[in-house]
Amino acid sequence: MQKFQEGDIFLHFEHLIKQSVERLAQMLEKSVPEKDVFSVGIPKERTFGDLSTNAAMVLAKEWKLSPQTIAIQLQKDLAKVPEITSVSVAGAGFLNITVAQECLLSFLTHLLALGQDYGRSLTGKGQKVNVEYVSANPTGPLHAGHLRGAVTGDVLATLLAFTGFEVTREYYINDAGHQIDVLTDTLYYRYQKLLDVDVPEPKEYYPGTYLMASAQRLIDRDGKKWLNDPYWRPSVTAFAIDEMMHLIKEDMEALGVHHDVFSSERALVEAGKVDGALTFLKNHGLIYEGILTPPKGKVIEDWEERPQTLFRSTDFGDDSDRPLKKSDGSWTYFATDIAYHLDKIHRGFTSIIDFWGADHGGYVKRMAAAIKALSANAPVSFDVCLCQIVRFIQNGQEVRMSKRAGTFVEAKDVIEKVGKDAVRFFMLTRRDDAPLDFDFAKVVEETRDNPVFYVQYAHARVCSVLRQCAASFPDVPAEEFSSVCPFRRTFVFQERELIKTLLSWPRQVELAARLREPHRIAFYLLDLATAFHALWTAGKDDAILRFVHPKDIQKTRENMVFVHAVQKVLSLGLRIVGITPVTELH
RNA sequence: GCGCCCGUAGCUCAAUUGGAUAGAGCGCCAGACUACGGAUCUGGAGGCUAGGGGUUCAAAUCCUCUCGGGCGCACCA
Repeated sequence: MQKFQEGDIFLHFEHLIKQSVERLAQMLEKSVPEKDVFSVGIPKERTFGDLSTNAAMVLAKEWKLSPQTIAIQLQKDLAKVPEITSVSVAGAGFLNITVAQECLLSFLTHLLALGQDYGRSLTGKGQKVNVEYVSANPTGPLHAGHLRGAVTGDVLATLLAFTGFEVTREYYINDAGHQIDVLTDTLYYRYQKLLDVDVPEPKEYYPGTYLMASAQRLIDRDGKKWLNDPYWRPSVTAFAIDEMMHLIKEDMEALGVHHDVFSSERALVEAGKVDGALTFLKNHGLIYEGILTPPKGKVIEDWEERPQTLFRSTDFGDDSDRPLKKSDGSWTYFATDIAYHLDKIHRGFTSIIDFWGADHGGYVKRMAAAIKALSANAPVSFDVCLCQIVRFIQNGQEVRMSKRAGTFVEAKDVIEKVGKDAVRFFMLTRRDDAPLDFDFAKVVEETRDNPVFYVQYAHARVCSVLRQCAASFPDVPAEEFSSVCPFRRTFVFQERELIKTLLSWPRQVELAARLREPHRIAFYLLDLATAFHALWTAGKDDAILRFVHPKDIQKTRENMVFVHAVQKVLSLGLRIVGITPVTELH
């Protein structure tokens, strides 16, 4: 079980430093704080060392001693640790550590042995997490705006699974309500038209051509059956939703996005879950009849002051109580959403993560309030990842997306145009709370400026070296080069930097999962590619650094370890973001 | 009017969640690449982190106010 952690050099040194702190505490007759209050990081300046810790500064307050005093004591003690070459005290009391070369090599050994499990952890302890993403309304295919949430949700789910959580990937189908009626009307209208029945077009309808294709399939399946059947509606609705979900699943398939569970709003309502959830709230005195005041500073034409069924969300941090029933007596979306989230709680999730578009920001507080109310005895953590909008740029112009204007970029078009891998990577090149420009020209460009290309190029280059090596030593099995052997010289700067980048992978994974920031993985891969390209080019200036030495197997063996390690981590990282690593360009 | 998100180099973005002299890419300037695979590499210039105040050994990060931008604000989902 401990084995995954063996690859984490930060954990290892945290442990070493903690031992040192304990020895010092005993000597000074002080106590060590329960929590791990100090941290191990990377020094600001590369020349300072490989790792640094703020332990002395943190303990200074606790022990009422100056940071320098503690730092010097720790320095003396740490200097005796075999994994450490040197320790220095700097700045306000930082300890900078230079790690012994053998130690770095031993971590490379761990890395290579762990392979696709490198960076995996048990942090989540098997806790059940529900990640809900995409959840596009089943009224048409996915559009470009759905891509970002789809990718970040998918990658976050992967990261959580990789860090030891039991993850359920979920899609909520909003298959009830007005829009579904409109969908049904549209499909029925197309159906009648295709069968030459002259009917007026519905007041509201979806103009997309995909519904004509669906209408044709309805005819293929059922013929004229529904033309004169007064009870056509339920069947046509069911058919329409199936059709739309089929389109959406095709789009998600093209993106490489998969869900474990598809939850239906309609099924939820029909199973009486809404009544159940609201009864629960009612029994806790959280529902009342009241009158809402209109928002100030915003004019609402047809405001009608009337009593409504309200949830006391202000008791749980919301700004206003929220209505649960519409004026026609049916449930609001919020009411069914409460039921849906209660259902998630009942399914045993201790953590619920929802991916929403930024335009739903105003909805977060009330949902958080509802979850607090629903899980009062056993709090469930709730996170909303609000994905900011993506602007699609073509020929330097923003592509406006508007259903009404008919300029509606379908997700499928974007994927076909630039490829699944480029879409996925690009969606991760920004924190999700920052808007993102998706420039079609840039995404397919083959330059340093295009992160997808740059990372894939690094991987292709790695593979090229592996091929070169195999060709130079046709009789030597590949494993000979993928295991660490004694290193006869001192690492050069680029090698040390590369190793440090390789060894920070587990930490980056952990951070990305914990902070719900999958973009960190994309940035990490760029860093790793940079470090590799740098070492590769250094081989041009200094022949020693060339990876393959056809006449010197020992030198080759020493250098090829880097190549294998980079290959492992790059391909693993790409796999986690759902991208297929390329082994050669073109 | 209220709430949420944001403001970092000319541009596009990072910054190990409170750490050291705030880092990359593009663009600009100066170099290297006679070939393990070609837009790859090495330098340089460029900053009062929108602005004021506060918290502490330490603030881009936390609190507060101001300015500026985005999103949302009964009965759509």
